Amino acid sequence: MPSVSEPSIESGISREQIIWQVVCTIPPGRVASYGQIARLAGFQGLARFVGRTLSQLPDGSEVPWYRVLKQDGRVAFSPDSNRYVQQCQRLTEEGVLVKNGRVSMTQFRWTL
DNA sequence: AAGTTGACAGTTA
DNA sequence: ATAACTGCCAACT
Repeated sequence: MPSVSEPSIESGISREQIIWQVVCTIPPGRVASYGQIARLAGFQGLARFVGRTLSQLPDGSEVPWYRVLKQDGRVAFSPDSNRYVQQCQRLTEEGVLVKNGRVSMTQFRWTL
């Protein structure tokens, strides 16, 4: 589903880009939650907006969207979906332990 | 203009 | 640790 909102007039940079930028700073082998990204991007409380924004990413994007999970460490997709499988796989490739679509946040959560 | 949706989160049990 | 419930807010109908 397409459509990306207009760039903000002041900055010239869309909120989407800011979020993507933050996501790109997540180190390999670590994960973050939607809410965490929202905070770091300066949009505290807009976790859902982050999710919606990541959904706008084109396939094959460089943005490591797969390092973003729910606060409880679960993958946000339905277990039967294609994206779910892909996310688990890419995380595993990076050395993040994914057990039943779930990651131990206490172990892999990215902290500044 | 008003109601619905969603790649969420905090609190409570 | 899991689950149910409630609050959230921009984007989309």
